[in-house]
Amino acid sequence: MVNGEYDIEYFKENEFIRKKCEKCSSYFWTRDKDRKTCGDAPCEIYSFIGTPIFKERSPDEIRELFLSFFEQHSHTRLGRYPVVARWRDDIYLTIASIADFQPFVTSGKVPPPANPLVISQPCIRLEDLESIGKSGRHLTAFEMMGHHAFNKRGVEEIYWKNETVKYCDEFLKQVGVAIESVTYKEAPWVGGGNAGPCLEVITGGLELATLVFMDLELSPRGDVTIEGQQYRKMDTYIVDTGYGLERFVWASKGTPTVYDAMFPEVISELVNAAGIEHPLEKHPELIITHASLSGSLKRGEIAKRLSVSLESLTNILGPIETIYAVADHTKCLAFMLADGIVPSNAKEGYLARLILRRTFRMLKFLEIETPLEELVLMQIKTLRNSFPELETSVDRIVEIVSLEKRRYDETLLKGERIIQQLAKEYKAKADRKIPLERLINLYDTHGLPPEFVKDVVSNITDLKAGSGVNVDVPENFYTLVARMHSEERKDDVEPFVESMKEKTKAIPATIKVYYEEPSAVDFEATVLDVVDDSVILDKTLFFPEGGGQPADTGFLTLVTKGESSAASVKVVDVQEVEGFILHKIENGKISKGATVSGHIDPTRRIAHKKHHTATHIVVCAARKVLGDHVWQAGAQKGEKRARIDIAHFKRISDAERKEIEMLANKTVMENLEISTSFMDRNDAEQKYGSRIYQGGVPIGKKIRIVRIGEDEDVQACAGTHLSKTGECGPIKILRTERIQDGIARLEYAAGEAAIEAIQAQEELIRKSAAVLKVPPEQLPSEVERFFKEWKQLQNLSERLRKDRAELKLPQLKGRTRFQDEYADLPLPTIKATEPLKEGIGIIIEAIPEANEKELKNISSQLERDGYPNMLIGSSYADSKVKLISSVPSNVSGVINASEWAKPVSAILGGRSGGTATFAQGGGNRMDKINEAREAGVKFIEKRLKKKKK
RNA sequence: GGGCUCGUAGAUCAGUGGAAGAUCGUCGCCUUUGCGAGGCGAAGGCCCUGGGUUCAAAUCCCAGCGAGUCCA
Repeated sequence: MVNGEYDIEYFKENEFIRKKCEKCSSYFWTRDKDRKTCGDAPCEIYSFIGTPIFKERSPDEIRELFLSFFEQHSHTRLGRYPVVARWRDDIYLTIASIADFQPFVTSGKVPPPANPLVISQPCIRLEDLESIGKSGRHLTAFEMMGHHAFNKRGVEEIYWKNETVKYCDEFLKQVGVAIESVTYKEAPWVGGGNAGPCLEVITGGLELATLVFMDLELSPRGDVTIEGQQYRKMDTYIVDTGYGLERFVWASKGTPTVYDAMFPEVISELVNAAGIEHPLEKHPELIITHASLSGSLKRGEIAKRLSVSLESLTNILGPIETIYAVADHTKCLAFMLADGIVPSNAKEGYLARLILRRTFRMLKFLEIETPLEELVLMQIKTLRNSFPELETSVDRIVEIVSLEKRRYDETLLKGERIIQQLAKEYKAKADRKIPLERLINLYDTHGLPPEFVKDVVSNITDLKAGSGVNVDVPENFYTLVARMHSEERKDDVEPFVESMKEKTKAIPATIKVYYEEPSAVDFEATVLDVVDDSVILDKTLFFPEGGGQPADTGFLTLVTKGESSAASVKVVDVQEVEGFILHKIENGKISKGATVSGHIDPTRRIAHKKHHTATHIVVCAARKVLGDHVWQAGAQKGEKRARIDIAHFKRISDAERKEIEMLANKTVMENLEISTSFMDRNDAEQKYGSRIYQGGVPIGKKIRIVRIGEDEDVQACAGTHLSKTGECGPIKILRTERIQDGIARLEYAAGEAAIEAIQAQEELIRKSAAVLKVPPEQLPSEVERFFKEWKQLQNLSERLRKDRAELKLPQLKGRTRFQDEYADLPLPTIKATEPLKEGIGIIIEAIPEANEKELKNISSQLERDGYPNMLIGSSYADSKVKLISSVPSNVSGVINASEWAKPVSAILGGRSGGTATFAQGGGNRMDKINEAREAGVKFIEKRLKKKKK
């Protein structure tokens, strides 16, 4: 970091001294001449536990204090953003207040909604999941209060370090912090490709705020080195502050943990439900000492100081720590679910499920029977003053949580069976230990945590005492799992975009005429540049692929003076890169500077328009039918059909599908106005909220807003649309599908394509009905009858074949060969109960039109009666020959069924296999059946002769 | 977005290329005053769908549909 970064005017004016911490060697600023350490944990212990730093205040009071303080200092107050970061494609959750303004505001592409601004942003971080409840200060859901100033060198410079520190100092004073005790610790900040100097604001051992001065960005040519990476100064430099709301509340109450300060009601409820006593009441001095030291020492060391064993300390703390974690998680879930996350096995939904399942596990550990949804509701009640919006989704939250509980129970039940099976398997093995590899596999593929496996295995009672199977769970189990997965990652860079940037520096962005003249199909333009086989024009009607809408196709025709029959080239693809529209052409060349006339395929365009508008209508209908959490997770439009993926926690039922279809068509019939306009991004966000980003987040200050009716549906959308919903024509939902847990897909057709789809479906029914010779309305019952009868006939045919086999037996027994030789065979043993019967010989016969089952049946009965036999069946239907040979075990030493079948199958053009007593084979040479039979006879002849000698 | 696992009787699952199985449940008969339990027997399978490989596929390969799970 560059020297002098922290030489801040305000520090000098107020006689701050820069010192080096005796313990951690980091530099810090203080008013206190005698201070020796930076004041942060672990260099200092929490001094506020039991003795609050300032007057007790509720979360609401702290929040209001902060927001109004900065409002008074000319900041604009902003409402919170959702905890699910829909406007970001790099993170799922809002992890900091600055995340609200990334990437477009921080990069300077979009002006901030206000400047400077102040916000209290609920955030969710899941990185320190393991520490939640244990550390006393970690939370998954917390509020980051921040004031931000976005500066642009030479353009708009609001304020920088000096004012930021001043504001901080003043705010702390106002809250009632003893200002001499505050230290400002220098702590360079790095994150997400940016960096900058940073001050941590600490008092009483607790970090209350972080003041980040973001002015560096990652750059290979940068001249600043931080942690081995090169950074350079940005044109924009940003004040990014984070004041921990919960930290202030905690400091004001002086409770042992931040959880006690934030969730007293929920915790006491949980303590009661678990039937335990809060250890604060049972062991007050122990808890308070532990809490004070928890920021600075490891648990083992604390135990030593308290002169108790680590084990008993852990036993005392274990239950309450779990309760803390549950209290935290319920708040996290309240925000996640209320803001519309649907639990799933992928994306942000997975994070919600992760928290849900952790909480279920913890509740089970605590033996708390209260359903989780009730706890979440309780949490929402405590939050409703500050966040009334949470209450609007309680019904959905209750449904989702109880549904998830059911799913979780099912997974565990299934898991238990798998584990028991596994235990049985390993019981038989030598070392009776389930290897790590299997444990990882169980977790990975079945979601069974190793602790659970251990639990189940040790609870198996039917294993004899002492013969149990061992399960060793390594400490770093989850790290091992994570490592296994991290190797699969891959990086994708877009060198194409970079090179485009270089090439197009000199030319202006393409004018998008398709917005101004939505129904035009012909235009004239000048070729500004040609990149590879793509043409850049000064203006165009060609709509580029985007937002799930495919590109227009058509022609570009060279306009040569005085000539009308000029050459045309096909436009096969259109893409937009950084504001330039690239027309990919085929079969021809166009050179820079030429004038061309363009013509787009109107049928294709109109079909796209219909499907695109239909998409908005369907999403809107789906939201009305299924709930407000419905969020577009992807879309694809085409000429014949379109589809959207939406977040929803259940499969869409037939009834729901019909309702959505009906509602969508009603919207069409109402023939609502569709208006499109470019709006200031911030205005649009303020007016409509982040729901406008259903189809993704566009770049730029102005965004195109598409509205249906009186704000029936409002979306930021760059696609081409109809002007009235009626033009859409009928909308037919073709099918619904659950593409993954938590995401449902709707496929539909609009306009002519819908009619075609309906006709195609009609055709299917008509054809099917014609085959059965029934009217369509009788189709279901008729098909059912046919299927039933078919099953009955199948059974009947099976029985008949068995009967036929019985009948065949005497006939075949009358056609034995080699009786004499057979009788002469020096057979080793024949079962005493079954003496060699008279007239027994070898049977080699072809049975036309006998299938495999039948042959096997006959053959096995002959074998049972002592006849070595070979039967050759054939089927004219698929012109294949099947061969079965069975030999009683007492003669199989002489006549090996498998060897016998081999040459015969070879003649039939196939191969065979089997055992000495039973073999099967076959081929496709039906014409050689007789020859094959002769070969079978010859084989026996040879065998018997050989044996006689 | 990527990985892994699984689709077989009403349920839970065996079956890794040569004849579709077990346990529970269902039904019938026997036993019992009745219930419970027991004994004997039976019914119940497009082995998810469609292609492919093979003489032969529940089994191997490919695609699809459905379910589950882990990671980013």
